[in-house]
Amino acid sequence: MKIGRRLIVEESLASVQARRIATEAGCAVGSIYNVFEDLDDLVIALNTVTLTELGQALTKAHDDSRTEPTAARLMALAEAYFHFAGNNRKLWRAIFEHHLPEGASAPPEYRDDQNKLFALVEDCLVGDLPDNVERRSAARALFASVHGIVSLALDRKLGEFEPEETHRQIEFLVGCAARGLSEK
Amino acid sequence: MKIGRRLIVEESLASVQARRIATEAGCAVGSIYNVFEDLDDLVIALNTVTLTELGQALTKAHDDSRTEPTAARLMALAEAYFHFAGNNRKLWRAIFEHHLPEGASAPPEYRDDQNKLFALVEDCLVGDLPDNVERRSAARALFASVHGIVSLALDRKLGEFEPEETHRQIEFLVGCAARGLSEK
DNA sequence: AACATAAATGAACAAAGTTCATTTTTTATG
DNA sequence: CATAAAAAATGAACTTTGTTCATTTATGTT
Repeated sequence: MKIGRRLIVEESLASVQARRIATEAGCAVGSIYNVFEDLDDLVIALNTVTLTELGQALTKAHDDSRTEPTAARLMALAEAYFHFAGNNRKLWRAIFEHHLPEGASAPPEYRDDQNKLFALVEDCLVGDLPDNVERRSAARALFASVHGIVSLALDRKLGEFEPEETHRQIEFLVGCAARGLSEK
Repeated sequence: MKIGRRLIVEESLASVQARRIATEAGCAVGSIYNVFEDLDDLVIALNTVTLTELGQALTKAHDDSRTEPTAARLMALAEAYFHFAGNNRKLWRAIFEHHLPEGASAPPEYRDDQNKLFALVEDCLVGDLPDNVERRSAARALFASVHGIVSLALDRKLGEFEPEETHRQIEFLVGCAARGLSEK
């Protein structure tokens, strides 16, 4: 039984339904429940793959920019995030569209992947924010900010989605932040 | 038939189900479909109320800060947003948890409410960014950034939710942005 | 009162998640 | 290889939820 993300890519998270996944995988509905606790569990497994890929993309941007100044590095990460989201829209959307029921929380593996992303931003800030606590906080703030811009843009909550416009917004934000940072 | 947001407030968007709404409103299931196209339509109606309330809270912050410098005004708006989200968690979450199916788009009334929020931020930037296009873009970027921070924080995607920490992140971001803005 | 129109109703259907007794396949043992 | 035990796969059946619509009830008009 091989579970793929085709249904998310070609349709959306809403298409990840027990019977369709089963057909797709060439097995019976019940088999899914032998492997996964429930559909939430399966969706998390699929999203973990995407999260890992996102991590790889950001890691590349992080590594490739290692000799550049902070502002450029932050911009490289933000751009990489935006491009990944834009090129893998449905997959990326699935990550944030999926909500665990009330009490439940994601497995450690999933959280680790998340924290790796933050760590990349943190690393770019080592020179500017020597204090660990402060750096940790700032990195998360920056990550969340860029995420917010990309997220609302792709959801078309900021108007029609225009990559150029979103790019400008990211540049504006990261630019301001970098400038604000250097004169702290 | 009176549809309220009690189910969202006390439980979550997931509890907005045809039969429960009907019981709540003291009517038959079918009656809901005489008033609303479908449940999406009903959810949008409920979210519009919340969006209006959010608009009122931000408008107050905007008006109360009218004599202050840009940085303080942006901070006042961001704080108001954070407080509203924190004090109306389920209602606020419902706004962003709800996704229309593929092609569908929200009614004009809903979009107007959204645009009113952006307009408040834009207004704070009139002095610093005289260019209309640039100002429009920057306002949306800032709004989305603060939204991103609040959103991931309340979703506990940045670690455990600690209001103090989120507050610091907002201060960091808006502080950087304001500083970066003034020396443009 | 008689009729027409509008509103409300809830049984019935469809779609989707989940369960689990049964069947099939695999592995282990003599 | 035969046989039994264990593991994996199966899909019919059940549950829950959105939605429809023929029927009933309420309201307004002449």
